[in-house]
Amino acid sequence: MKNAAAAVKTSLLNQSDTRTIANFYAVQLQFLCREKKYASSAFALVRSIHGNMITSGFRPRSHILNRLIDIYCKNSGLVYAKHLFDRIPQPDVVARTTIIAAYSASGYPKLAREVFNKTPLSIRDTVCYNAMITGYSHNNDGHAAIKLFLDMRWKSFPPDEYTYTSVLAALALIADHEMHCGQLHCAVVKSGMASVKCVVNALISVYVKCASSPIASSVVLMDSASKLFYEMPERDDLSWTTIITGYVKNDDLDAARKVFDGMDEKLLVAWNAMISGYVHKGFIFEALDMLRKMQSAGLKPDEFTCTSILSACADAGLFLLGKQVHAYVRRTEEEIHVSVHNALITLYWKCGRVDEARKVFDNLAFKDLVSWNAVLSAYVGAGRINEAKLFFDEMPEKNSLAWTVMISGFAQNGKGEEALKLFNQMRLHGIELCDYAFAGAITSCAVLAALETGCQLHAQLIQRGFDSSLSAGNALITFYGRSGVIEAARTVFLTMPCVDLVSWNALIAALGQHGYGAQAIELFEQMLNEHITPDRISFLTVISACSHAGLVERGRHYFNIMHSVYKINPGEDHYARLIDLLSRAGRLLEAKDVIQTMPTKPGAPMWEALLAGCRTHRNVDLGVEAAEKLFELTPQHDGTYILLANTFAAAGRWDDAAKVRKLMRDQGVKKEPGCSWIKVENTVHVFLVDDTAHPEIQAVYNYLEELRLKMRKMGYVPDTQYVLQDMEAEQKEYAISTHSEKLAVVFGLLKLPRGATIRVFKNLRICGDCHNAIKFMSKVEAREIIVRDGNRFHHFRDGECSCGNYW
DNA sequence: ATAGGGTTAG
Repeated sequence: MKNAAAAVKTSLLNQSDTRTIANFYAVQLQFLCREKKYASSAFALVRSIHGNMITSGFRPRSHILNRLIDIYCKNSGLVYAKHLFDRIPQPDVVARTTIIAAYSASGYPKLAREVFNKTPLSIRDTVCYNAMITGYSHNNDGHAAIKLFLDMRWKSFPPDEYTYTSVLAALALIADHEMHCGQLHCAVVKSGMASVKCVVNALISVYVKCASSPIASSVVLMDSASKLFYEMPERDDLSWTTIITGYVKNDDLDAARKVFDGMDEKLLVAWNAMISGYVHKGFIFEALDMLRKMQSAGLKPDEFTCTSILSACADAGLFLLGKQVHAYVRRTEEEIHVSVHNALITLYWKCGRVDEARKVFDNLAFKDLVSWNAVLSAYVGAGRINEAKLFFDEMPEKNSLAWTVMISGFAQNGKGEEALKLFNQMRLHGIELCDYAFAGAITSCAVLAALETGCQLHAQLIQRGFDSSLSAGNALITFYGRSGVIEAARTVFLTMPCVDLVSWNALIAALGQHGYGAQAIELFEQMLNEHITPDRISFLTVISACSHAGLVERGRHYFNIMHSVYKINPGEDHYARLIDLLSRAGRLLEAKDVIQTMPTKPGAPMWEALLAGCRTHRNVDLGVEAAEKLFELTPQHDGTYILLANTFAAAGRWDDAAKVRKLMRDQGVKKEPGCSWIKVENTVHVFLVDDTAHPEIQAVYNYLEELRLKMRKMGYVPDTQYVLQDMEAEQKEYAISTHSEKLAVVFGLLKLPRGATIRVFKNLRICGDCHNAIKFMSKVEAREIIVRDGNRFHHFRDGECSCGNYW
């Protein structure tokens, strides 16, 4: 680029002879044409040359004009190119072809098509058809490309090797079966093009493309591809790199490496393909090793190499190495490519330096969509959701990825309603919905437990053919799990064409939340048998599953092998789950022992787990100890006061319970009011304790009274230990009879059709008496009742609960 | 003037 700039400058200075001005311009533009790289200075240069033409009154003839248009197109000056083109009274076929290619490459297939259609048949040629066929391919419209190919043959324009290459690329967009590959192969042989190198290259890349389809047999197809490759009479650079990248894309790095090692003169492109392959697989060490070898071979890392390495550093947290790459690219004479800057932004925020990432962005002379999206992800990744929204609103152009990041950002930060609102706006704006966007929206439904909305989205997903999407499938598993439909979660998992670690983790978590500990463990073991390596999330979920099901030894076992076998250091969250596991089971001293011996200072979640165990197992002394720690760590947290007061009340120490309540008042801490809700005919009905606000509350109380008589006959005894204040026995019984979860369930019994499952949600943990009462209700009414409390799911059926009275 | 390989945002 710098050479081109110098050449342009000298020729601008020397233009004294008006007769040769045209030649000067031609020379200048030729220099720019050779620069294939996308650089911000190239745009400035075209502007200055163009400006010079205008001020000097030079009227360019068509070949110079065409070249000017071409350079504008290639250097982010599409608007200027369009302006120039539109003012040509009768553009020749070269100008038309240039602008068709540019419109297609910039994602304006409609404009390209318009120019093509207005091109008279008399001036059309094969090149012009080729450009339009490629244009369709670039915009993912394989069918239109093939239709145009047929049209071209019908009108007797002779296809050339460019045509075949383009048509094969178009077919690769549509073909996803092994059958199609064979047919294409035959067609190429019949066309007599089977000996043309670039056509065979294109055919190989069709095989590669088909091999990565989830329903194809990748090994067989890659074998065919490699056979084609080895049987070629002579291979060019592209042949080598196509087969190498083919193996890389199909996750067979060993095969790729074998071909790569067989290359006499290893191209930079091939090195880059290997490096990015290793990075994607998480083999950071191998990637860095390749980088070293490449440099020993005398090749300099270019922007592709640097972006891959930077991305590896970002994922592995190798901040210092990343900084070294940054220093390296700064030392080189070349202008830093925007993609390197983008990878740097990602490096900074993934290493926890969000503000520095923003600074890199602010200092960029040239930003593209990816730069904006990288910063947006930075805010979302750091949970700075408000800043993310402000930034999102500022974005000059938003593609579907930006919308998706924002939607899932809201969802992941518990803002389900905002997320769904944004998803609807995305629809209204006519932005193409991809599977990731659906995944974000479905995650919001999981947050909101919006069963109907989520089901509708699932249906639309199938309609659009996204049902094989990994991200959407994973979101669905979590959604169905959190909405209480565990069977559907399992079905999604089983019908997904391919699953990843996230899918396994999601289903294990869902089973755990529903209390199916044995099944969760079985699934986890099955995953290990399939040689899938668990991550820290897997252990978090499987230990919780053990905790919910009371499988203490199992849980301990998993905690132990996490480090001894899988070399994962347990984090605070893992310790919290372990303590929860022990405390729930009443092994309070062991739990306390873990707290005292853990390597870091125990935080609030550990003490809270212990305190909850003390409340359940009525250990007042230890409970007080845990509560005191919590008062220091999180003095404003209401749960501590409630649990401690509960612990005293359960032991009959009403005075102490009262003291805790007073302390809570004095500290200005408010109890989060318990509320339960149920959806009936598209309306969400919310109930508070002792509710008087709901319009049909009287009917609910009446029916509850009726039920209580029946339940008593079957042996139900109200358990008044869950009342916090001391009062007369009768009052106590009344106090617990009006808990919100009971009211919501009874409302469901009254309103929902016979046989329909009742799904109630509660913000806090379900109360012990309610748990018992709902068991009786499920028997008396012969109904399946599902309650999701703040913690997990309870499936009540025929007088029993799936949690086995253990929660 | 048209095809074809390697990079970055989820």
